Amino acid sequence: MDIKTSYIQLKKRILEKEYSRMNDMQRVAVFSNQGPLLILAGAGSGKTTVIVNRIAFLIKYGNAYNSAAVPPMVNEQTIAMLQAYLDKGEGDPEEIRNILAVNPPKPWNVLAITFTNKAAGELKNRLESVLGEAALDIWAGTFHSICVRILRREIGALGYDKSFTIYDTDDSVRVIKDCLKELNLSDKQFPPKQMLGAISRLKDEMTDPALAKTQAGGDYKQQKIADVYAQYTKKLKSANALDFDDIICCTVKLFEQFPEVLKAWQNRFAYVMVDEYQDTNHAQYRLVSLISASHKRICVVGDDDQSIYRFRGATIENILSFEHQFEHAEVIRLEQNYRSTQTILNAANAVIGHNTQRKGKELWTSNGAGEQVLVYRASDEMEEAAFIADTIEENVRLGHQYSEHAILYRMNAQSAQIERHFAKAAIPYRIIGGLRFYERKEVKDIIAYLSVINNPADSVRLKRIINEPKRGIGDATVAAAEEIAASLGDTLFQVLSESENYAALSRKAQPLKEFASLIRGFIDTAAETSLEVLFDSIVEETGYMRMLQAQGDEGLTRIENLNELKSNILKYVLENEDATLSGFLEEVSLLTDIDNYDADADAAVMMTMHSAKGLEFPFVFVVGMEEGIFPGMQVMYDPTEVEEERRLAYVAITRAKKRLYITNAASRMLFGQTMRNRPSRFLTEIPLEYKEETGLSVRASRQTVPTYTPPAYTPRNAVASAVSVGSVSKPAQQGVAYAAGERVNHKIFGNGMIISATPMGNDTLLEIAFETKGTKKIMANFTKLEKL
DNA sequence: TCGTGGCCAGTTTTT
DNA sequence: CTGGCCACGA
Repeated sequence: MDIKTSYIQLKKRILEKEYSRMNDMQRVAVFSNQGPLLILAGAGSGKTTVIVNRIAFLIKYGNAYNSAAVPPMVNEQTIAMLQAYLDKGEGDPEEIRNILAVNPPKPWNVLAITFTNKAAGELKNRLESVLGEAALDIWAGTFHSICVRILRREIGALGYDKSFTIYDTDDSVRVIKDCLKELNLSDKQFPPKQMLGAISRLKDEMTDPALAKTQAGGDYKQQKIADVYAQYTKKLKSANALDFDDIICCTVKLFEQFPEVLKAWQNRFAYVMVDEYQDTNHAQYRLVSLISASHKRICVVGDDDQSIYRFRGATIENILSFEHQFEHAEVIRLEQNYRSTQTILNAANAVIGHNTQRKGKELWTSNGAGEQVLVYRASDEMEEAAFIADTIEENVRLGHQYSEHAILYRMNAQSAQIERHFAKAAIPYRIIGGLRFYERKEVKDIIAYLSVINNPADSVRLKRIINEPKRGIGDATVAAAEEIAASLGDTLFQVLSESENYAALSRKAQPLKEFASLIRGFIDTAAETSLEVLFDSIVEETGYMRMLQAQGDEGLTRIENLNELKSNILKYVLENEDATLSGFLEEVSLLTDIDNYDADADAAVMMTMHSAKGLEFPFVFVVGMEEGIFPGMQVMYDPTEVEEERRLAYVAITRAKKRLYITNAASRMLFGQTMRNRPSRFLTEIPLEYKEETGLSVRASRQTVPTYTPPAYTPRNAVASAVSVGSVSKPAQQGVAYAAGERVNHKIFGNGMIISATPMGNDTLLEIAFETKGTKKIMANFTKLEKL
């Protein structure tokens, strides 16, 4: 064999050995980096590992694996050295790397795009642990953070100032409301949120207001949308602000209108990687294809079966037609699953198999079959909640943690009953989602103060706080001041400062001037002191803190939130040597979920199926599996939408590692109305052999399907019992009286003393101080308590 | 200008 | 059954 052939063979074997922990498909994905590549990564297939290793390999070895190039200095000695390295691990890895590497790019030539800050953070961490310092130079971030970084340098070309502000959805809605008023449109006929959605869609298609007007033709509504769009754009531009869509669209515009700018960034980002590609929208596709147009070294990772964000503009077509859009694209499927049991995967495969719009994938695992999917049909939502609570307690009794359990539902409103039941049964739980930290009113208010201090021209934020806390400045006054500002071409803040000069404002000149000088005082404070001192003087001097203190209980949680905000400011100051107000605001504007959830706390987790994407739990409850709930009423007859819902079901099912529980209720009270729902079609799509059905007889509601009913429950199934089947194992001690001071034993929490006993209806609310588990509130009839 | 009672609507979420 | 918004009265 000649030297060249042995070199190439040895090289491949060395690299294969270095990446031997990965499976064959994963390794192909890691080694391929010179052309368009689509990695279809099934749920739990080690996607992040592949991304991290692919980037690490790229930076270390370039195109070493697939290149046929042989360095000229390779001789018999080199071969011997490589052989020794392969067989015995002898030699310096760095030296070997230098020989094998083929055109490795610099870290700053690599761009890695994700969707969430969390994913970006995780990616950066893992890259750093593999590559060390070099990882810090890789541009890894969300679409938005990457585009902002580009725009901060280049946006001058589009006529914006580099110090632009970023408006979040709430700010945008306020602007829309203003536009509607100015255009004399009723917000009943044109709901601001819908308007914003329509504008968002137009931006996504890169349609500017003028084009939107033309396209509207004779359609009245579209005409008006185009008008609002034009007004909205004007307002944002004059405030030097970008909304979330603009961040992407302006970058695309920049690249399309200024080829030399595009060229510079194409050179810089010679390698592009996009995670969660199934969630991209059209504008994001344009962005990605522009950046990689010159070199075509683009790798996208995603799972068409997990595309669940159509409603916010994601288009599954991007991933489905990747091979058409990027010629000669390579496609790799990762189908080996490292998370779930084969039974769970069989159920998932069966359900998603009913979709037509998909690439096709079959997940498999070497984890073993595991237990059947447990399907429980309750008579109503209370019984459903009871089943979940009882099952969790049973699992905990068997030695599992509460935190190993997740409850997934279609909509947040479904959590209420379960929550109530958990509270009664003293099951520690945690709800993910709902209102996020930076969306809370008090936090947004203080952020608005900071924004105005940073940029007094930010009229949207100024209007938010001009009368918060109340200082006698009402809508009428603000409207008058705005009108003056518009006619003079001044900012609202300027007008406020000189309010005594304007007749229309004379009656309110006093409070207006006071407000203006309050802000000016803060601007001085900001220049002289640190951020946290500024924060303190804002909450004190505005009277915001006093306002909250006067609110009682509700104010208390708000004060806590402000304290949390302060600690975030402190954290920012500690982490950044050159901490500035504008720097902090920039970070905040693109950051939403501060806390998410810490897996440390031992509590069951409740969240929507959407929020669960990317997470995994040993025990998963998918609840409310009913026609009308999931799939929802509005989409039941729309095949495209049903496919989206089915993908959501697929996401939910594949979260489970050990055991999957699916529940539904024969009758359910939602929004004050009782409805009777048939079991979800997604449930019937799971073949009988993978599931075990318990609870209310399915026969009663669906005569066509013969069902297996576990013998133990048979008598109960004959009647629609109101008693929870699950709680049969747990006889309630009805009628036992408890008094403060008594000592009791709880199966899970151990020994404790009753602090208080409050009668509530037929039951008693007990507050018990446990020796090891702290103080808990428990309903007496819901728990097994033993008097000591 | 501010507080309150009635009325209506009511998926999913990141940036 | 909620909560958010609007109109009305003080």
